[in-house]
Amino acid sequence: MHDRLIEAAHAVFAEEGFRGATTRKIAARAGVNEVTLFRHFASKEELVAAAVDRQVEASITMLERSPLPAEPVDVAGELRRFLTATLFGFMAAHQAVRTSLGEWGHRPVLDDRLSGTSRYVSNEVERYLVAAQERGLIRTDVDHVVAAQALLSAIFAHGMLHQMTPERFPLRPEESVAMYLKIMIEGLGASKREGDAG
Amino acid sequence: MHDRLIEAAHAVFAEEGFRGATTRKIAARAGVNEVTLFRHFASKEELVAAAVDRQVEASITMLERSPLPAEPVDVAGELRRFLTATLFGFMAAHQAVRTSLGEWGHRPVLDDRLSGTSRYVSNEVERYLVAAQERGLIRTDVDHVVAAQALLSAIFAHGMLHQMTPERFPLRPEESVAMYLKIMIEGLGASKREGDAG
DNA sequence: TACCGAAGCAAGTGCTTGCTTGCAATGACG
DNA sequence: CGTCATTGCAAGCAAGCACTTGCTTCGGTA
Repeated sequence: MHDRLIEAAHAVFAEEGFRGATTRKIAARAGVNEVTLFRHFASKEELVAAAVDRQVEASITMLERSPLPAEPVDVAGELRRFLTATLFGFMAAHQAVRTSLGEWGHRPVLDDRLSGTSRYVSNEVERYLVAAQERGLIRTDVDHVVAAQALLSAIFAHGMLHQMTPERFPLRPEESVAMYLKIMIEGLGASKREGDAG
Repeated sequence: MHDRLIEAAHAVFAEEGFRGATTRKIAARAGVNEVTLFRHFASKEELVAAAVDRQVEASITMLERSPLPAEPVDVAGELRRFLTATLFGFMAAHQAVRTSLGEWGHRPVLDDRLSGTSRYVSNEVERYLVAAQERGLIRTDVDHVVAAQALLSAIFAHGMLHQMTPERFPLRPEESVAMYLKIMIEGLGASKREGDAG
């Protein structure tokens, strides 16, 4: 029951936001009487907070299964695997992510929880880029925070927008990640590069 | 009065979303009696739609002042100017953008209007990149839609997130744009590149 | 002065919201 | 069999919501 309510709360919150996630809708989705909801959670806010917590934990657990290595070796390959997993996570939760962004700042209790996944991902990528710079695998005259931001922006935007404007995302997710990485590792410039056709 | 209401509606909608933007709040923000609101607009939805329209028109007008040229010459410089203007626009409207994303799909009447600005920006960059490819200024083995997406993702994410997690955005906006462009035009890779220190 | 459109004000309608209360039904466990 | 915790159900409460109605007030124009 507890779990059914949390899952229902997460689903409805993702679709409709905090205000739109009425206790009646959540109870109905859980197949439970509305009163039962209040017997398990003191308030709607407490229930939604629990739902967000559960979701963040789940997605971080998921990401930890394809982690970035402590010592970078194959930068392109390792980033590709990690960012692909991240993208799939984002795409699965795109509605929840968009809703959360729209609600960020409204309910301070939720703000910290909501940013949990993105904090984890950013930290991982930043740490990895620093290690790659120390090993001389990537250029050192670009701040690692900015570089991480550039990489993750593409994943983030793709995950959030692919359903809203599919025509802007012609490739499959894995292909997209590969292309974003190609752009950001090799660069878009055509001039003075070996192995170019043009 | 009409204008005051539209401005108030936009402000409240950006802060609180459609559900949160109550007619009482909008009227109060406009310094007007609630009844007056309904004398000017048949419904709350009509008012918010008008407010969104006005906002989209304004931001496109703004962007048209620093357009991407029809014929690319200095790709880095021209993109930098355009994307900087775009970023400032995004940053100014970051709350409205986040709210709109969260609400996208809820009120079909608003969906098309809401995506107006991003549609304009994407089209511009895609057109420009095609022209740059035709002129041999950038590599041709990367799809222009994907490349445009990569470039705009950084701007988009920066504009949306800079206030939520400022520690991830250590540079000033213009500097950030320059760095994102440096990464995406030159690449992050350290190997086999002339002019590198490392 | 007479008039008219735009605005304010007070009140209210019907609906939804989060949350509560009281009581009956169920089922597991001693 | 008795007990006790869990759930359902019916009803309701106070507050907030979009929107309406009826009437007054006021400034500009004829």
